[in-house]
Amino acid sequence: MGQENKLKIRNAAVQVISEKGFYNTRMLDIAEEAELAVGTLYNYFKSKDEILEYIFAKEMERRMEIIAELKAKDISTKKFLKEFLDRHFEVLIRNPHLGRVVVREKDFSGREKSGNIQQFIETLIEALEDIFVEALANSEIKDIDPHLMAVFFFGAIHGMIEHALTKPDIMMLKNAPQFIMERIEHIFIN
Amino acid sequence: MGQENKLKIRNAAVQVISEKGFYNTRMLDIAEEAELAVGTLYNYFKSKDEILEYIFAKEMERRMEIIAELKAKDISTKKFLKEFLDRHFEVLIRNPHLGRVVVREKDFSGREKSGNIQQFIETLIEALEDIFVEALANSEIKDIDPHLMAVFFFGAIHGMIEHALTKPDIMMLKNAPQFIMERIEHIFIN
Amino acid sequence: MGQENKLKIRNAAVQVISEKGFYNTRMLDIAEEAELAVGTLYNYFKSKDEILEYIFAKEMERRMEIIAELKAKDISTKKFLKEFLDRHFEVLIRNPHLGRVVVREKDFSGREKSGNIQQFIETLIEALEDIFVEALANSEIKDIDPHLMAVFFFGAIHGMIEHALTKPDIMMLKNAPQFIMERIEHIFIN
Amino acid sequence: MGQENKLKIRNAAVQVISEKGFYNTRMLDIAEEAELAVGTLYNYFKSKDEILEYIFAKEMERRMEIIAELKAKDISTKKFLKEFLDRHFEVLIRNPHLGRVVVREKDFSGREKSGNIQQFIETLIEALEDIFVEALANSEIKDIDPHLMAVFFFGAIHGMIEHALTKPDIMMLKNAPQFIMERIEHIFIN
DNA sequence: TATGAATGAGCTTTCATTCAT
DNA sequence: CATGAATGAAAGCTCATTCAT
Repeated sequence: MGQENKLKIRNAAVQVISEKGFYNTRMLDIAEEAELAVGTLYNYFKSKDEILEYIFAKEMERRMEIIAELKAKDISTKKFLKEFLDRHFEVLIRNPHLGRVVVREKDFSGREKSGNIQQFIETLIEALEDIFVEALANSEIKDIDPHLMAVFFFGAIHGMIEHALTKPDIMMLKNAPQFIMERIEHIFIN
Repeated sequence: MGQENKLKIRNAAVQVISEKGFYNTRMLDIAEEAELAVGTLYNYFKSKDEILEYIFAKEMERRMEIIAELKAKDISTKKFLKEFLDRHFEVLIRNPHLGRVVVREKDFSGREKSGNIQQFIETLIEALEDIFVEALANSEIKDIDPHLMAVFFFGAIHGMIEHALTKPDIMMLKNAPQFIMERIEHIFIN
Repeated sequence: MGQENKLKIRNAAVQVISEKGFYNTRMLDIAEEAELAVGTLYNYFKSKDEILEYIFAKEMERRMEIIAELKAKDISTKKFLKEFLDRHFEVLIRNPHLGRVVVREKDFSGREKSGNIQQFIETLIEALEDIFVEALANSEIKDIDPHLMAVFFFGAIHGMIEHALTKPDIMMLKNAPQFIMERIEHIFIN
Repeated sequence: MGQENKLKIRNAAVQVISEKGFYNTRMLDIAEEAELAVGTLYNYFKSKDEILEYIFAKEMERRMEIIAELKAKDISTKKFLKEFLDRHFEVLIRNPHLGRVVVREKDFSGREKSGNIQQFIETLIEALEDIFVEALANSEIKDIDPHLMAVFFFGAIHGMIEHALTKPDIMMLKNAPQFIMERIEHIFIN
């Protein structure tokens, strides 16, 4: 089944890009890491850019699934946020390479097509904002601009991830969700 | 005076890199923006990488100056942070191109030499941490891990800057320091 | 029957090569046009070059058949030429794609193996020359160098075909044999 | 002066392309023949295609100059044609490589931009046609379709050139203009 | 010091060909 | 025989850097 190779390429790309950065990674590097020929990469992706796009698209998909899943649970906003943060960080602790790629290569501006990548950040921030808006409507949190709040917390989250993965400091990564939740709690009324 | 050209090159680089990203910017692009010949760039910088290094070094220097200046004033931690945030954002509002470069290209990993750039972030976080440590010693703030706190706020600050500059949303940029200060205040005892 | 596929491939190749040129045609293009898999092409042809060789070989064979047939008829040189021109053009009017390939790709110089293709032109010119030589022996035509004559008329014929197919100008293609015959008649004594 | 290199590249390209054909010629081949680096080629031409375009454009320009010059002389059509043929062939005898490129690569169909090359043929045929039209108006020649006539002679001319250069047969090349003129004369009234 | 043409290593991408199924 | 995924050599092109002027 061809999807097996697509997965191998994705994983190899994540590995190599996390180490050398997107622009210092050659298609040959990815191919060697994936134990495939260069040509094979092009049977699954139209271009080098598309590989990065795919990585982000996949991660966005996963996050949206988590969010949909949690929404279905109909839990409190506070619990919602805690769950999401836990799962978000859990993924990164298990795959720090992926984390590094996601936080570092998000500014990719390869010409005009970087749709998925810019959108990855946008969408997550909007999802966070939606949660705050709803919480605000339910008077669960203090009256603070939900958009600013979302951007603020998203920045803090990614900043902590990046910092922890750059050292690397697995301890900080473990403590981060708890720490962030405590900060968030300050905006909750009860 | 030769330093005039060095400044022109730096400004041109900031301008172009903020628009196209470091790796999509050619030396020729910078030269044209600076209205100089390509060869002239090499009279002031040893390499393309070094130009980016210089931009970050210069910004780091400026921030350290602000910090030194504020430390000399011997003001309260709260006031200190407010002043620093105000000045940090003021620079970026006046020069959004510079802001974009600083927040986007910080992950530059050109082989081994990215000393200055990684350090820019590190140093600022450490400076922030120092402030929290001192404030903690003076019982000005609640008992929270100062390192985590510094990373958290630094991430939030840069996240807001990046978001505001990407849209671009000058309004958010103006409101950000006030908003961040309010968040910080929640952790202050008095 | 396997020859059916060989025919399908030939026709597909003629179609695609006439549109994109030999070097801009990929094996995949031919395969898709033939509604076959790429691998299948290699069951009938050793290489891409060989497909072009085959097209030319087939056309040469057809022309030689026509010539043999006409020779058997034992008609006058003038009639011979007229018949040959009529049949030659008739094929091309019915299959302009084939015509385009034959007149355009004749200069194929893929390294050393282009035997058949160079020979296609050579052989036709020689055939034409033979006719003139014979006519000269029979004092049917004026005393003009038969080789120059053959090259001259062959060039004129192919030039008209190419021009008519490039536009395309089916009217010119129809008038061409008659026009060429009238020019040829000038060299006949009677 | 940079134009010197442009000339060196053109000549090298003519040399190599005439030997290997356009598609079998690599930029490196041209560079080596020109004793320049590959990169230098791109300082003078945007692409490989553009080099071929330039070769044709230059030749067209030369032919148009010859035509303009002869028109200024106000000579008879017969003399006009003779002069033009003589000069056209003279160029090719002096530079057979150029001749081979011009007659062989004229069908270049590199995507959509082959403007100059298609036009080279078109323009020359039209120029020839104009001469016949004028001669017809002056009753210098018999009443024959000038367009068909132009295409016919152009094909014959190029066919002879190609044949003579392919062998190569310098004798045929020398005799060709005289031979062609005699054919043309048969259509002249006096 | 300023210039910009020359350089060539290095990159992405293509595609004819192979071969296991 | 048919298939089409895998292969990797090969090509066009870019661009940081050099250096003669």
